[in-house]
Amino acid sequence: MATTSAAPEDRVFAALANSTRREVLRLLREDGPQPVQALADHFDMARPSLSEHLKVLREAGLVSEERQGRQRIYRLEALPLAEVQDWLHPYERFWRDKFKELGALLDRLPDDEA
Amino acid sequence: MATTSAAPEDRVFAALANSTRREVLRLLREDGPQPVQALADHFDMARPSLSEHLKVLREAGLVSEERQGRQRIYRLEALPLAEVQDWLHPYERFWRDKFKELGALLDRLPDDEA
DNA sequence: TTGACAGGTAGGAAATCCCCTACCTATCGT
DNA sequence: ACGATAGGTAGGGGATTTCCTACCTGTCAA
Repeated sequence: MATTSAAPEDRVFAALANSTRREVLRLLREDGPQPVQALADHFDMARPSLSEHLKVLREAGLVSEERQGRQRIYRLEALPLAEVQDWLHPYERFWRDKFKELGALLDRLPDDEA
Repeated sequence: MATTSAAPEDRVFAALANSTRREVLRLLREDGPQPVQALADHFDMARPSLSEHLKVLREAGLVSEERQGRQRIYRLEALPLAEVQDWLHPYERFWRDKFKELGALLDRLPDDEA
């Protein structure tokens, strides 16, 4: 046990911490639900390794699988990402303030811009 | 080297993958800029361990430090979180669709709700 | 039924992460 | 100058991650 513990939020952030897994999410988003092999084609990695990444994504609730014959169709499940956005929200005013500062800075020295 | 590689996006997601680090961000957001010891008081962890977390956050651009006498005041730098939100954005319609489905489902069986 | 295909699980190696204690530097107060 | 305080770095240990190869199960096609 170790997979059993960890808050769901924790599992989502951990799942997103790997670029292969983020790329899988992008592929499912852009190309729609697809079997493992179609995903695996995009990676220079043994298929079982990708299987493990899919397991991490499944346990984070970020993908679901549907068996279809001998294939398993993976599908994006974006709901947990809404939680990430919720987590992000209270920080938003901080980066907006920063953008405003940067904008004001640019306004004060508009001399040699292209 | 290893810190040198890794795309900045990668470093931000990796930094967020740890709950202690997310808590540090929350403390800086809610309580404002503060020295290391003030942060350390919230954790049941040796101070050097927290120092390492702060280093990870610094290298992800999520905090900055300002030396003030013998203290170092850490401050939230939220700009990299804007990139996370940008990353999140193309997924938004997926979870919104899902919310709609769930709403419709609830509408279709409104019988025994409190 | 038998072989090929899709994909998961087992087990292990190397790298990384997360925590520790020990130690170092820099600044402040006396 | 000296001790105390703030906080970083060094080095190490155990847990976890990320990859691999080998192997297993389930399904389809001949």
